[in-house]
Amino acid sequence: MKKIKYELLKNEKNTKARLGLIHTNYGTVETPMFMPVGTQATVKTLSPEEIKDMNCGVILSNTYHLWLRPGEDIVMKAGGLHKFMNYDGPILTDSGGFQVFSLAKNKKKDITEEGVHFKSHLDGSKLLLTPEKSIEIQNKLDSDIAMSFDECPPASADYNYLKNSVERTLRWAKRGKDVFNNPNQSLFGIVQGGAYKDLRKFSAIETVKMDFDGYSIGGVANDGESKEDMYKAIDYSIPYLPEDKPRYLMGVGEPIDIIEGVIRGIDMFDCVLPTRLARHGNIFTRKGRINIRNLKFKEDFEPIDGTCDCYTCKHYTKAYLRHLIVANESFGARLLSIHNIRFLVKLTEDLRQAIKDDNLIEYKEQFIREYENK
RNA sequence: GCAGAAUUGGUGAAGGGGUUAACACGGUGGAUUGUGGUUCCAUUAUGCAAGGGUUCGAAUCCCUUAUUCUGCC
Repeated sequence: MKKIKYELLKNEKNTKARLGLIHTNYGTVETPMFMPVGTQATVKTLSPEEIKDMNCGVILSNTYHLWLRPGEDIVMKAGGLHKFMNYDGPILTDSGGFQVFSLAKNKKKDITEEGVHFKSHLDGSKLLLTPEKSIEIQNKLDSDIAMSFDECPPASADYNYLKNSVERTLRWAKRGKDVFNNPNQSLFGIVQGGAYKDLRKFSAIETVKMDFDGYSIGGVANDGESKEDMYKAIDYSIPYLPEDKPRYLMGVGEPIDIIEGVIRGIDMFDCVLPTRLARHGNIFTRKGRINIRNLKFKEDFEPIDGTCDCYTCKHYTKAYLRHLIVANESFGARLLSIHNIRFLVKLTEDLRQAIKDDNLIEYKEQFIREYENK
């Protein structure tokens, strides 16, 4: 097998949610799924074994970061990303579009038809990332799934800005696809268009015409975007995406957003939240988010969640975890990362079961009651 | 016993008569959605050893006491 293959198993009765499998060269994974982010060829603080123990289907890595350091040629010489980082599960690489977008200081001047001009965050050198370059790098990294290089607009962008970025993203998608040449790798297209119905529809239809191996919904969960706009972006895109290809909501996210995404027909999610929050002492629990630094946990010798099956909850108390985070010990970040990722992965396992049982709406309502009440 | 110097929050300290006592660390909350991992934001001394005085106004000047340090007999 060369490309990934999506296998639809079931549509949930009351929603647009679907159950599926993605077959890859590194194993078959179940969807809907959550993918932890390992920007620099590592999920920060975690080993590949720990990631596998959490039952993660896929992990992300990042084109921009690996391009700058250590360089895609090093990864290629190592035998590709899987060998380089000793991870034998499926890997998805983001195109670098999001990073470069946030590094481009002057959007009008720095984002050109050719690509995006920006300064390296490492040494300030002036660089240009183009659709072709992003795909070439990803071909060399040899991830299982590569992403098209898109123009990621700010949440505050107006209609005209979004219209232009949709059209440019289509041109960039084609340019990337034309140079794409790794037969073992799959390529996803990205739908843009903000919260506008006609733009999302146009973007989805035109992207699908190019026949990608999967489709992403991009431009969501950016700085200050409302949840309503995020849900609109999904609702306006999904009807035009083919049933036999996976759908990926980029950068999401919070437990509630994952549930809402699944209900709307999303198969794949990724987010930095579980690991970033972990490093700062924030923890997902069924009863809402908690900050382990809080004084009230100083003498709390219970696990975060007695019903959680993660390594952290099985072996450590809140008082100890609080101590580690307060003392800035890296083991604390690791233990909380394990819990937070496992929490989101377990959430998707629950959602898959709810799809099997045709009771997704009930599951959502129950989850929200617990999560928001405390 | 005499003389001199010092005493500012949990910590290190700035300020040498002008109103809300700088800054840093620490403490306590909060933020974080295709990761520029140790970040950001808010808050934290109604009070400057204690008491009294001068002054429109005192952490800043004066007096007494306490404590600490340094010299001398």
